[in-house]
Amino acid sequence: MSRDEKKAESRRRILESAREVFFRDGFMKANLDEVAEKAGVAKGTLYRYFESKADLYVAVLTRNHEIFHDLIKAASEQGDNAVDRMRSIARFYFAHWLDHPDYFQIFWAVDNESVIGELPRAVIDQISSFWELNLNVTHGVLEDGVSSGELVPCDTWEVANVLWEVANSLIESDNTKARRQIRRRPLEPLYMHAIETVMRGILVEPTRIQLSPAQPMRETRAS
Amino acid sequence: MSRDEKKAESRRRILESAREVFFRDGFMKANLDEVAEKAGVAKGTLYRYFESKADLYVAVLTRNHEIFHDLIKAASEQGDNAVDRMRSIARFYFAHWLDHPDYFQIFWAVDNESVIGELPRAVIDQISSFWELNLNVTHGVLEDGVSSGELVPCDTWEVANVLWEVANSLIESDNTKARRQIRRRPLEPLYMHAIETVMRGILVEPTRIQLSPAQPMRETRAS
Amino acid sequence: MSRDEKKAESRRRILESAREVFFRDGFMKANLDEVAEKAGVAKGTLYRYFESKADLYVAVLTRNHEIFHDLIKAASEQGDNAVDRMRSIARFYFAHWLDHPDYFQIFWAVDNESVIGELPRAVIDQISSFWELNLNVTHGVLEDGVSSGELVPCDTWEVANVLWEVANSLIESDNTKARRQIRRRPLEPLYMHAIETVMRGILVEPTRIQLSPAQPMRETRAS
Amino acid sequence: MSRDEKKAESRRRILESAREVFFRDGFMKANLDEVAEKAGVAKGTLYRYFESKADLYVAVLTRNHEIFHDLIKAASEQGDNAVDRMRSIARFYFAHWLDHPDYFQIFWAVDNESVIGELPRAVIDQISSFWELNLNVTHGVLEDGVSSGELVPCDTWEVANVLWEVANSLIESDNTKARRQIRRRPLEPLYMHAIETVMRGILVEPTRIQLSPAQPMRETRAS
DNA sequence: TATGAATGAGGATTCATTCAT
DNA sequence: TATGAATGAATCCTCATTCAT
Repeated sequence: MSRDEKKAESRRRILESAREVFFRDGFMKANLDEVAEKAGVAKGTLYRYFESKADLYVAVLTRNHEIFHDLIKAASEQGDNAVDRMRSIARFYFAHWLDHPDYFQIFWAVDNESVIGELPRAVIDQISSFWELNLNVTHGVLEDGVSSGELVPCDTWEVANVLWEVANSLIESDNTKARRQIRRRPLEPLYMHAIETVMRGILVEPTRIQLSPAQPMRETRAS
Repeated sequence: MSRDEKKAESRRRILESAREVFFRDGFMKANLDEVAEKAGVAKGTLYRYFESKADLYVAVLTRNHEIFHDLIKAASEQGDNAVDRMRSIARFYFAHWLDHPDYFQIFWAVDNESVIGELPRAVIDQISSFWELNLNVTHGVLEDGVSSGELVPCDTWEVANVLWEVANSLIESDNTKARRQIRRRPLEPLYMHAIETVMRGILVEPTRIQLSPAQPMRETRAS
Repeated sequence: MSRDEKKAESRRRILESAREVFFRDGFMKANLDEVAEKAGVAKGTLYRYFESKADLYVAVLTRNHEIFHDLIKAASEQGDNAVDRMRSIARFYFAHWLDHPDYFQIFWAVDNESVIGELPRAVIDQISSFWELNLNVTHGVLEDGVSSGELVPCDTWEVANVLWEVANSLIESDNTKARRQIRRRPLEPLYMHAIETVMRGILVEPTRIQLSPAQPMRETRAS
Repeated sequence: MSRDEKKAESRRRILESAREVFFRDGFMKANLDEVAEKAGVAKGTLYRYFESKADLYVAVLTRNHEIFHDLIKAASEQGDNAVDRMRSIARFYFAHWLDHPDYFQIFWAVDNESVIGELPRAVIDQISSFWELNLNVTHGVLEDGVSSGELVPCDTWEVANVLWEVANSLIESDNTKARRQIRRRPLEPLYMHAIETVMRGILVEPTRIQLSPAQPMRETRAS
């Protein structure tokens, strides 16, 4: 392996273990000793690749956002009408969460962590620009739907926001309850029906979407 | 002032300053030195009232939850039909947030903080029971609406969940953006329209609710 | 109950609970909150009776020493010759330990605790004077034995010291092992034979004392 | 100096200063700030070498026990008969105490300190195993003496215990008195005669050992 | 470039003692 | 006289960051 390859490999392994640890413990509680150990490098080496704990955190976040964006973009193009394209986005998003729950964990964490105040302005802007990119995708789908007469004229930015917030907060909430071992409703139907409900609210012909009937409270317990 | 009054006063002031500090810094970063100083008591005094940092945190959370619940309950009874009662809840909730934004901050914080893992089981159960109480109120309104034929038959627990998640996540998200000084859309219309959109999605006669037309992007900057 | 009686009662109860706590935890670790609680008085009340933690500790020690001395003195007078009188002392001492192990604990503790450096000179002198009083009793018995020709001429002060040290260290050592749950030999025969062995060493006619033969190692486990 | 040498040097210096401080103040009162300062390292450095205050304490104890055992073992092999070999052990033990009084201090301290309850079981077992090793040496000498007909048949384990306790408690007691500046008898003759007295008590021909006559009370004052 | 030993500021918690009621 | 709330110094331990090797 060449020197450059070795360096890239080290960087990759550091990011990988940082993701694990930040995911599990959050920014404040995460311990760089453990990150270094998991990555198989010395603690000092971390500082050759990242300027500080915050910098490393941001790098992890950035990588996640990039992965997300590409995925969402692709999903948004599958389907012949707004409702189907939105379902596609929702399904991909959900599937990705199932595969990589920790990506999401960190993804949200940044909103709540108290580090924020200490991150450089540029970093914050970068993070929020990622959010906006994703929002743009959803917005585009809605806008197309309104243009084609499938959706009622409405504030598509607002609805895009609502859809994002619903999706994220349902998953996040389920996540939290699982971690805390609190009883909770099965996530997948809850999540998909939430999207359907909102979409039904802006359809010109709401009857196109049949909402599911009341279900008995099938609870789920954390594994 | 009698001794007992002084004691109650001390406790109140400690809770008050703890709320401020936990709100601003989160559990991990919050510094008990500062809490004591703001409360005008000695550091050791904190430990006469609360067994530990975590215990103090829980006390703050509990107080907030109690306040919330009473408010929501009252609001849910104002209005003649499900849509109006839901609007009432939403409005009260929003108004309360305007008055006491820090209450909400902490309210949500518990979902993300890494303390959770270290809190005793009983405390976690207590906190989630508060959430369930609030959810029950919303669920009751929806159930009434379905019974009266105003709403389509649907899984009212799911919809109640969705409404809660939407409301909370919009406010929380706005909050976060404000703190980070990220440009954002005006919260109030976004928030109310989100509720309307979801309600419209389960109305037997969707046309009863007119969604707002597209708005130019009036941005807001954090004060 | 008169006011004076009440005061005496309080003092007694404080000393009692202090003894328990100091016994169990040692001076440094002992907690005056617990002492007050066990005594059924307020923490501040302790300071009406004793000037400081150290002062209270000394009061407990003093009371124990007094009790010991009276006992030893009486025991030393039972028996017709030096060997029997010494056996009597040893037996009483041992019996008293069985009844009041915590008295002994504190009794010895003062030799090892790190408080010493902080106790006032007068207090230290007082404590050591108690030891000397006890030593005097033993010495008196030996001196009588030498005078009567029962014991060989020897340095009776030295032998008295040795006897005391043997007795105390065997009991203390057993005590420690019990607390630590370390296997140990049965104390009583070990203790009595030790006294016999030393006495045999200064007898004019050593054959008067038959030493016990080797015993199988009957171990004892802490209860 | 290489990095490894420096590391060893740091460890050595920490142990050294820890010994001093633990000796002087006991476990509870000992202050790690001072240990670090005396060792010329930062406070945090202590924790690179030892996991906790207790761990450091145990390390000091362990090192002392090792040193003792090797010494005692060697001494027990010098001499042609049981009495002489026992004198050899006693003399070496005493000499070592003169050279390294603080080793002994800590050596005994562990029996009285209240830390014990908090030390892990394995550590306690290790510490007591050291005691047993030393006891074995003494026992071996006595057993040889009985076999050769030099000593009367007796419970050699008991006598070994007594000899150890006598030796230790005399030294410890002298130590304590010195620290407290209490007048005391010269230790060396007291100590050696105590051993002689006990040995005389188990000799087949007691007259082989002449006990010293009464001495005027030559007192010693702490330096 | 990588290492890992050293750093030292920072923070939670304890508890003997004081003093206003 | 008794109380018990308040105090705040004391201290163990953590961990992000630095820098000599």
